[in-house]
Amino acid sequence: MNSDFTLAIHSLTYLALQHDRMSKSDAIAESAGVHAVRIRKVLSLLKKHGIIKSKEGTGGGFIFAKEFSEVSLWDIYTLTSEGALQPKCPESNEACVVGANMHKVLFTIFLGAEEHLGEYLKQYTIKDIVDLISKGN
Amino acid sequence: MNSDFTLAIHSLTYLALQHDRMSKSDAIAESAGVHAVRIRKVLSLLKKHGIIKSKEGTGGGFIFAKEFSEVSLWDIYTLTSEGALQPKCPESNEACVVGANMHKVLFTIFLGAEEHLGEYLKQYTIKDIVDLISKGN
DNA sequence: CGATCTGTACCATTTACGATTACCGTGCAC
DNA sequence: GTGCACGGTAATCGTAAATGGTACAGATCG
Repeated sequence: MNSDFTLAIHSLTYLALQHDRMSKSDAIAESAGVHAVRIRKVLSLLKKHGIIKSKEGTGGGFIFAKEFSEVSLWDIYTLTSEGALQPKCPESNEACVVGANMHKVLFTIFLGAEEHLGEYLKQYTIKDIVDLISKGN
Repeated sequence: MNSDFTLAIHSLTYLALQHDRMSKSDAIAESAGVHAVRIRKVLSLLKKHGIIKSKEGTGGGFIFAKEFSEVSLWDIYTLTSEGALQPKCPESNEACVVGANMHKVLFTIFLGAEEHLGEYLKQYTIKDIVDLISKGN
């Protein structure tokens, strides 16, 4: 799976622990071990969906816009990685019974799989992650 | 997800429909739209785990070694793609509370997710796939 | 032996990902 | 206003992973 998901979770957890002030992309980037531009890209997406707010200029940065317990891992997954479960099929031979229908069959099955995964990921919110991090587990 | 999974399912379905004779990697490759060598690589893995048999030389090829209903998609997933769900984390900053613990937390959560996915994929066997393909859905 | 297959090692090519740079627009301080 | 400190975004480049493809050894059969 894409690491955008990881970065988003990481950033949100960071913001949650700094909930009373703005955090700069530089600081988050240093914590996550990636370049600040990537953090801005990912967080820009989260901002578009109202999960966080941002402010430009001196004293600016990112800050949470919701309750931590309102944002689930599934929310983040759909924003950053939807469809990632879907296996890539090379274009198979339409002249063959197997080739002609395989794609459709697998697509349907994995649509169900992603839905199933959703039910699992909905159990976890950013608040849960923060608690786990704080406990050191 | 890895396309090895797709190729394995495709090949097995092909073999299932040709259950009374050996199939050459060339024929399967043509159906799947990939190079024959890749088919051999993937099928060589399935052979090692006793799902199919192979035979070299004239008149050789691949053939199913089990009942179609005994092989589930989860079996194939574990062979070809185990761990694929696990999101890649860049090495984050150990000096930061978030960075130091994020990996462990996410790892645990996704271990659960893969287990959850397993329960879903176990529902489907190669026989089911064959049936769906035959119905054209 | 010679034809036909799988089994693999190996290299070439393509693709995906991420790092990095560069530059713009915005907001604050003075 | 000017200058600095931010996020927003596009463009470029390097690199690793996925895939395509070649070559050849080993097995099997007639």
